[in-house]
Amino acid sequence: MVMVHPVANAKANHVFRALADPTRRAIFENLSRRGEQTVHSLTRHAGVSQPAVSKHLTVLKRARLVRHRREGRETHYRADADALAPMVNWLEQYGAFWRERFERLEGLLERMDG
Amino acid sequence: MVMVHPVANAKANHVFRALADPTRRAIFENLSRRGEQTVHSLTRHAGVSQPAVSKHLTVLKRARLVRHRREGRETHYRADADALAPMVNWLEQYGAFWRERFERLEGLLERMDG
DNA sequence: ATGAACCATAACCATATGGTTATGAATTGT
DNA sequence: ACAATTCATAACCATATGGTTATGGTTCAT
Repeated sequence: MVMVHPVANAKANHVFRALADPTRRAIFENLSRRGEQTVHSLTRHAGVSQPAVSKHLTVLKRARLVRHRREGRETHYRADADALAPMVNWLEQYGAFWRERFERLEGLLERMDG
Repeated sequence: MVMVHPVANAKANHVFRALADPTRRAIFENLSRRGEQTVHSLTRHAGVSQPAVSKHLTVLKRARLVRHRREGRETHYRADADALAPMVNWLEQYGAFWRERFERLEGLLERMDG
């Protein structure tokens, strides 16, 4: 059990900020549900212009929430759920009710596989 | 297992927005760790002015992340971790890696007390 | 070769955001 | 009664944010 000092955690900050915007969250949700997509495809469902989508993707990229892959003239983006870890860790620390539930299960697992 | 349409979830929106700011997150962390506190007490650890703290508390209040109780001239605030549920639910849906971990533990619990 | 498609960036704009100081209302202490 | 404490709100300000249109560089199709 690692104890994290409440001092500004840069990684967590990026993730929290990135997911604060509903349009950005929708883009991430889209990538999570329907898998890898081009900017063009994302734009069609985003409700905002292509440059806006590109900028949102840049923010998600800085938070490591998405990765990209160039293929010819199109860029394919995919969600990287592992980058949610800082947010999950934060909830583990400060979400008391939820933490209890989690730790109860955690302890149970440990007792199981010895 | 409830399926939530990705349409703007107002509750989740408030929670995500409220926790996006590091100062606000620090205030919530403070309340979670040290329990109920007055605005004055919170201000001493916040690094910003008292009015700034009050405004942050208003935002947290709208997200239901804190509750308050007037007692004479001071207002006592406390964290309400249950309000984190929308964020946890969102992670359950879109945090693939984490979801697996969670469901594995969830299933284990069911088999135990089943 | 030329035009269309795809994407990122630049330039710009309106509004939101997070901070400040000033102030006032209510409560407490002297 | 009067001064001090606590808190919220008002007024204000600088900057961040999220959107737009314009543009240019690649890549693909014809």
